[in-house]
Amino acid sequence: TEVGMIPTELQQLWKEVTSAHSAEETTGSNHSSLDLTTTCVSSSAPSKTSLIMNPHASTNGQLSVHTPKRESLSHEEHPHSHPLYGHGVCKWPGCEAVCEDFQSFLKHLNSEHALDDRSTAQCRVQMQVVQQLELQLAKDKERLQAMMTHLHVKSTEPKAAPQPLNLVSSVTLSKSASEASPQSLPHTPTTPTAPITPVTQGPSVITTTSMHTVGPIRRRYSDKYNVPISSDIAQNQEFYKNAEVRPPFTYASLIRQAILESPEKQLTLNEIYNWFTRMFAYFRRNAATWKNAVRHNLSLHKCFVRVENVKGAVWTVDEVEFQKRRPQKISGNPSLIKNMQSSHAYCTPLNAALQASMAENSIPLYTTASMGNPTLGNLASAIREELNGAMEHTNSNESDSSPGRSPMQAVHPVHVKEEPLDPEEAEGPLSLVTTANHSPDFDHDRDYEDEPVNEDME
DNA sequence: CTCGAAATAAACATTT
DNA sequence: AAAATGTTTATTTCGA
Repeated sequence: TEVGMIPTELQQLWKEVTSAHSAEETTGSNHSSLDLTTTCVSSSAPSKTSLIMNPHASTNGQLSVHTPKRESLSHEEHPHSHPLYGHGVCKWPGCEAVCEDFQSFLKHLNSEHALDDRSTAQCRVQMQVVQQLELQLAKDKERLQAMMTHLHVKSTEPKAAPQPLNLVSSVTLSKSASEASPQSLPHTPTTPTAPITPVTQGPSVITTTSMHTVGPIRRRYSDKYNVPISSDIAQNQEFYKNAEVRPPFTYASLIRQAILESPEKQLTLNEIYNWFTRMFAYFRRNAATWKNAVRHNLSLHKCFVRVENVKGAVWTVDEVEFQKRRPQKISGNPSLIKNMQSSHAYCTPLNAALQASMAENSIPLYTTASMGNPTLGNLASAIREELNGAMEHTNSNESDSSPGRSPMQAVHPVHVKEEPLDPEEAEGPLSLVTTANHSPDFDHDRDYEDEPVNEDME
């Protein structure tokens, strides 16, 4: 199997990464996505990112923010500032193992995150996470620029720009960024650069979804290109919430999740719609399409039961029925797991598989973020387990079908009260800031109506 | 290549 | 009457 060759492949990746780096530094090239990363990460520093409000320069994310040079050349010189180590814990995505001192951290790093299939996969995932974020950031910056232009703000006004910029970037990247490409740069394997992934030109990966056919396109979770990623559950939530990436779940799974997350385990059609738009940026477009799909799924699958209610009807889930059809189809997600081991997409689907399996098991896919993060540790380990399991018996059909497992209700009384909202408002990027800042106090149901797809050509 | 699952479309029925 | 909800059927795509 190709799994075996991963390590080699990884090294190759490093190679590409490094070379890309040098290339960029010498040519001062632009569209290098790395630029962005670096930039945002360091933007918090007082130094300064002269945000050029140049109408031309914007289109592609290459904000001319340039940090003069990459000083801090490596953690080697600063033994205690390893990018993957901070606040006494391992910053490896999804890890968070506690390491009292740097030594134990190194030990941990070498034992837990050695060059193996899993680490490789996680690494790729991280790369893609960064890419996605970069794209998102680029978009938002453009948007900001347009806003400022519109409001006649002087381009070079360092004041106005930095503010929102930092806000956004810090919020967005806070997690992944710090894990991915910390201040120290070069030869840090983690620093992603050029598209190392299957796809060739950088944005392409993302482009697939955000550029052309925005909104629901005929591609399912198996999609090898716009697969999302992130090895951290909490991170996923934010990720899907803000990136127009199709979630790796079927409509049925999503609907079920929406319903199960509700306090009463039941939702009206409209509430389901709202959940979709609230949780996934991807479903803020082409509403007619996916809503139709939702309705279609509701009445097609026996697992969804309509219950007449005083005021209309609500939908509920028949777990038995749901689990029933799981076996043949995704018992342990054979398909996804398969992917993971077969194609170059390797790690991405893996993550998808992980999530899918978790989702199908009632594990609140997204709770950590909305509720502090008490269970983060557990989840992290859970993830690792899942990962290991998936990797090992890549097919054992032990279908853990333990239906009612982990009640987990109380996630957050999604109290959805039909509140008329302004379609205009609430656009992706903004919600990003919002959701991140104003905690669990959920934004009521935003009604991201499908504004005629335009947003593309960016 | 065939087959089934899932996505997407769309016609049509029913309820609000 | 219009919009929202539900049902169904058909077609397409993709992975097994």
